[in-house]
Amino acid sequence: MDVRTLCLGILALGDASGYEIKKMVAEGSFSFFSEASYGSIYPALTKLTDEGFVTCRAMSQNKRPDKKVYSLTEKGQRALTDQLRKAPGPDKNRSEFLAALLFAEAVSPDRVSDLVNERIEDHDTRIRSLEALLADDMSPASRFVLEYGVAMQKAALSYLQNHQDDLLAQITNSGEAAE
Amino acid sequence: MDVRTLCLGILALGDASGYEIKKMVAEGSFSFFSEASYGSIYPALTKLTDEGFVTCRAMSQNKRPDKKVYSLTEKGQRALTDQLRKAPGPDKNRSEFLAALLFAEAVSPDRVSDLVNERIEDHDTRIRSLEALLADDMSPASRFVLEYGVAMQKAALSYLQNHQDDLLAQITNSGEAAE
DNA sequence: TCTTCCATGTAAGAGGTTACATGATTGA
DNA sequence: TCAATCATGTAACCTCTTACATGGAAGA
Repeated sequence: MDVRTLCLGILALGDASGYEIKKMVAEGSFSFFSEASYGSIYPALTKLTDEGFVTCRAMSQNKRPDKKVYSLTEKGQRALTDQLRKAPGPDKNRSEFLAALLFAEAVSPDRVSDLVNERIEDHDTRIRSLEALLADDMSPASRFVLEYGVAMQKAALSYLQNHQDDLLAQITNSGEAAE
Repeated sequence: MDVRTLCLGILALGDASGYEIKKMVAEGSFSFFSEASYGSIYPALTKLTDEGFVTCRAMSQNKRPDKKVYSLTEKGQRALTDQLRKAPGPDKNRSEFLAALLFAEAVSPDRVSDLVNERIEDHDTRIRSLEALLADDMSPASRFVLEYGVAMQKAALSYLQNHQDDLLAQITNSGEAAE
């Protein structure tokens, strides 16, 4: 999903500024399945405005810099609906951790144990921060997505906890057997 | 993880040609946590050769085009080990499905049910294809990673199965309440 | 006083993908 | 006969990130 569509979709949930969109993808329910930087969001919003998919109004604020609040137009809604009619592309799960595990086995097997332990810590932290985002006033889909995220983190955590001893024992064995 | 490091790591598991590397990331155990196209793999291998991280020998084959088989050099191994010493970056889970769910709620709630059902089918298919890759002669880490993938797919599947009714009921309700 | 938050934007560059070009062989 | 598999490579293009520029207000 490109940044254009991401902006369109977020604006379908409510008006927002570029800064707010960035915060949503960096910290909100969006954070664990999407990403975008200012350097892509601001230009995307400008272009979407030029093309008539969104409108922009300036809001001067008390003791704060001015904001540009964007709203979806009807044309923008149609474009988004068209996008959603298509089947979503497959998930892209890029994991340096899993790659590192595979490679470490070949080149520095001692590292494997550390990698797994650090990863278990990570999951603990992430589960807590996702659960902290759960609020009473969320939309059903937001809650569903967040809880999906929590479920995934917990599944990964428990897989690692239940299989790490096995993995380490096997790596140690095959290491010794090869000598 | 950039394509350079990916190539270095795969070559640490054994010699391979560019074509074989591509197949591994597209179909093998790597497929669900990494990706790369020929257009990035071939130039990366050329550059790695120029820089002395890998060596290349041409292999003529019977009734098949020639192959260029790459091997990791000592320098390449050191570079890879250095990379692995660093903590792996966080996973990047980009999901058009989850985004579509959130956006569909706002703009075309009828689509939500279809999205979830199609997704459940997808998981079924993917679980079977991952399990088909499990073989007896895999290295411990390869097996661990593949089974991790299966565990994740199963967790996602069962989350969707257990919560879809809930989600649909809530969306229908809030839709009616708003009218 | 220093850092963080608010807020918007640009330019350069990194890092990829897609489409093309080529061509023999094998299986349906 | 037609598609798929094996096999390597290039060039154009696209998208996004990083780093920079600016500056006031609030909190520690």
